[in-house]
Amino acid sequence: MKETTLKQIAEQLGISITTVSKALKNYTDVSPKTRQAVLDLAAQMHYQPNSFAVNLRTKESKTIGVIIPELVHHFFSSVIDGIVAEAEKYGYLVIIQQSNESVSWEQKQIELLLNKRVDGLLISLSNESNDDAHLRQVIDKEIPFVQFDKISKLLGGSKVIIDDQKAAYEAVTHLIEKNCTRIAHIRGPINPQNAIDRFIGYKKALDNHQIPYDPKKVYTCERVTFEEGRQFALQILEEHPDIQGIFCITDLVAVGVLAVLNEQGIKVPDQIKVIGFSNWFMSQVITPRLSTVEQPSYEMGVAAFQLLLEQMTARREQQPLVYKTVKLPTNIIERDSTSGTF
Amino acid sequence: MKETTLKQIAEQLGISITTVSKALKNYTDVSPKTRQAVLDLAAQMHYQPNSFAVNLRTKESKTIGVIIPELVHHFFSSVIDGIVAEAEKYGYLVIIQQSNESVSWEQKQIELLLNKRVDGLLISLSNESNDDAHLRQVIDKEIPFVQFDKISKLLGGSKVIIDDQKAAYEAVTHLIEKNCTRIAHIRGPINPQNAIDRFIGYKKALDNHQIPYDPKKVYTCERVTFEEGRQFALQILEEHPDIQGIFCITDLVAVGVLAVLNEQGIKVPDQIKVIGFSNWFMSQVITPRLSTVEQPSYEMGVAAFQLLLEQMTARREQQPLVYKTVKLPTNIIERDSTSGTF
DNA sequence: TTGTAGGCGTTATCAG
DNA sequence: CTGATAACGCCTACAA
Repeated sequence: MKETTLKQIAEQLGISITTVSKALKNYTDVSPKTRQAVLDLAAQMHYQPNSFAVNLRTKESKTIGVIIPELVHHFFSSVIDGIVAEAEKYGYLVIIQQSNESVSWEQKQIELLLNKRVDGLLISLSNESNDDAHLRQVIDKEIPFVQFDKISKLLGGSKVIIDDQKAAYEAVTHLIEKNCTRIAHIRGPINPQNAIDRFIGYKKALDNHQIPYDPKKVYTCERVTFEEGRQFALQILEEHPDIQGIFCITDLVAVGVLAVLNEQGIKVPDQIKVIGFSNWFMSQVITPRLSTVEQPSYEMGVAAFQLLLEQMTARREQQPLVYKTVKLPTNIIERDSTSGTF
Repeated sequence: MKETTLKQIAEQLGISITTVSKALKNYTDVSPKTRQAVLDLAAQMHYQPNSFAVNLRTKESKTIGVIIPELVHHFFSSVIDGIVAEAEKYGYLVIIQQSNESVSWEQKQIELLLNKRVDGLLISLSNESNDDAHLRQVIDKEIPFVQFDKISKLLGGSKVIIDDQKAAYEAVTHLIEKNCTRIAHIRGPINPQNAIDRFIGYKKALDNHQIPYDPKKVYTCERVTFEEGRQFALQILEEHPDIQGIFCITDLVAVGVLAVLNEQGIKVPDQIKVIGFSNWFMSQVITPRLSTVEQPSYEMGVAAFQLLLEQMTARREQQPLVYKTVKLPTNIIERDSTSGTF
């Protein structure tokens, strides 16, 4: 435990702490000679500024917090890569916490991060979060924060999202162009904005192609799992044996659907076409390879951090915060599960 | 920006900062009356101790760092769940960093965390890490640290591992019991200890069952990917068309193998049996469902934190550190890919 | 039971 | 160019 401090350097060199500090921070008003001496000794003694003291003094931790529903998720971890890469450029450390899709956990994580006094917060809401009381405190304390992917429309602040309606519209249109007319939708839970928007996109696509909307062809996930995909697939086969296409809220659900279709000997894409959402890693290793909607995950992370950085600097300079919403483009990836037309 | 401080509470109540501090920390020498008054006002003003100041004063951050090769990994994220759950009990925050399987990144992350002055470090080494120079500084600075899963045998300190040799031995024996005699092994890179141990387990299993070891049936991954699984599968089919069993270093590789076998119309498990390692999530949703070796990931996280905690408390109390190695049990999960005998 | 004083390691202001 | 000096907010002997 021999942590080097400014004081030690100062004593060894017989100069004041102030001068050492200045030399180290490239202030102009230090003679080149003393500066060099300080620099040399500091290097030799492996001087590292004590971040605790720096934090206390500057009231900044150079740390941001990120809260996501779950870690084991190709999409989110890719977003995180983007955040971390960008944050690093500006010397920020990223603390990642997961909410496990639960509001109470989300709340807890927020408090934890605020207690640690992170400089800013990046949040993707849990499915359970339909009200935003627990986010109010973040706003009230005026902590810079940005929502991404799964957001609350009600809440102010900056946001980075994709155009879920448009993306879903395109996915369903993709099926329609393959001559599917009887199309089911396995949708996400009722709360999350993106589940709602994707559902709307599904409906619009049907409308615009003169296909009657049939609420019986819509199935609502609660937890968006592989198992739910399986169950709904079985249900669909029973209730709509003539179904031609299935648009799933997420790749994981689509994989569940494919598993059932495989088991039942139903040919994909010859008999039924399936499209997922998010381009999860698994979708390209499964048989048949799954068509899906690609979301720019890495870019989302980068954009989210940039918006956050804007807020953090604005705050430091006592300037008013400007809130922005960035919408990132998506695109359809056609693989085996939707190839060919009927 | 109205952070409440002890001073503010003290002023409002017309008492000293010291008393406020004591009251808040349940010291005995404060009159019940003042204590209550302090507690009430503190609650009302939403007092939160400034962690920067506390850190500086106590020289502790109540934060630990975790470095893992990659985030998107069912095994690691489950380990992390264990770490986080356990850490939370003792009021520790967990900062997760990934090394991306690169030594230089690993090094960088370590420095970052040391600069942040985490109280302890949990590390699972990257595949690239064959020497441990970058870990020396951790030891030299006497930062409590524990290695888990992918460890360096050379390095001191506490460790949490599984018995890779035994686990691999059991996996291969499982194949042998299904009457496989011609068994290939797709192994991991040369550096990581666990790849070495699994390979040794493979060899021992053959030996003990009077099956001659054939180095030509061993294939070495460099990056342990789905793609490598595919390529080696093709190679195996060509070089050893009579192969009966394949033991893969990891489920991801096994999934690549299965993809090729599916494409080629080779029946698993009827013609070839495949077993993976780690019980990755995907292994149970793929067709055919993959047999594998289950590692106690969550428990590993818990154990790792506990060992770390021991070190951290020992250190705080100026006691000598005792290093331990904990070995966790594994077990075979039989699914479709190895069912039935020849 | 309460309060005073010193210090954790930095940074910033202001004289010299 | 250099260096006292005073914070930042909290903790903890030691006095009163």
